[in-house]
Amino acid sequence: MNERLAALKRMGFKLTPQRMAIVGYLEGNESHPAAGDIHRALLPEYPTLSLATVYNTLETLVGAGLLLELSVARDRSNYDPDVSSHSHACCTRCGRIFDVRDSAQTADAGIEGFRVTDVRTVYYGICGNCGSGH
Amino acid sequence: MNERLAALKRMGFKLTPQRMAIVGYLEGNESHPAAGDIHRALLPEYPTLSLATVYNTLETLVGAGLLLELSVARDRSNYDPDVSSHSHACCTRCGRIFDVRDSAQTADAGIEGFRVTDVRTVYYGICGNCGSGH
DNA sequence: TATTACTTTATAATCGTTCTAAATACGGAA
DNA sequence: TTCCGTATTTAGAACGATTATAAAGTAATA
Repeated sequence: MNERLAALKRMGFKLTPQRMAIVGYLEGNESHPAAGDIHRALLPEYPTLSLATVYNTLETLVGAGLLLELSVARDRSNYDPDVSSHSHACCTRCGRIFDVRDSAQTADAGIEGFRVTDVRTVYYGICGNCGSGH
Repeated sequence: MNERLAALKRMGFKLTPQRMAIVGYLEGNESHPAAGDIHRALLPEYPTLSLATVYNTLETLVGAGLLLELSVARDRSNYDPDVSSHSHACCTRCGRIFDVRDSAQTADAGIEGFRVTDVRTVYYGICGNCGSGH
């Protein structure tokens, strides 16, 4: 069984078909989908899958530390099944999000009393696809 | 006259009372307000100020390079009149956003063909106020 | 002061996300 | 197996931030 599903089960969550489908869709997915993308992708095979279920499952996975929620786009959350430490690059023209493997970051904001739990860096710019051609 | 207003005028924008009020509110403001905060703050003095005008003005200022739009919170944009290079720390408990003066970042995402225009780093964690006494 | 293009306004529309209450079904126990 | 309790799913409504619309208003120039 999938490692993420095993972890969910271990934590006492029920393995419903919807959860298995969503986890399966995320597994190895490097497209950084938003909730709507996941729902749209699974709807053909699961016609009654509710958007609320997608949101619930994503929240469960994030809470379990099995999924990252990204605040990269202005208007929606994107999700990344790769929970290892890395950054992201976002094309401001097409909106695509790329993984960036960079060196570890300082975990100190230099603010008195502020305890850092997570550091997120985003490189905004124009991707190769959008930039070529002028 | 305020430097930001002068810049707006220089670019051919009209100096309306609404724009002057919004720019005035932002001047030196380190609270990183959202559009609704700005609207709420100015409403007593400008009872007919429309939320749409706030959004329009913020868009104008961002486009003119006189204001930064932050994607720090999950559900809204926050604005920072300090357009110099710096980062932000966000308390995941109270939502407050702090300025972080850190060293310059690499402007290279290491992705073939990706031209970086902006690098944004956010430190998430618990601020001194929320963490004391946990 | 007259003109005109730019702005503002109120309101509706849109979109992502969250909430609700009822129906459903997983998974342990009998 | 079947039963049961409870976690989960569902459809739809509700919500909040943002954007679009179209009419009314006004800054800036001549």
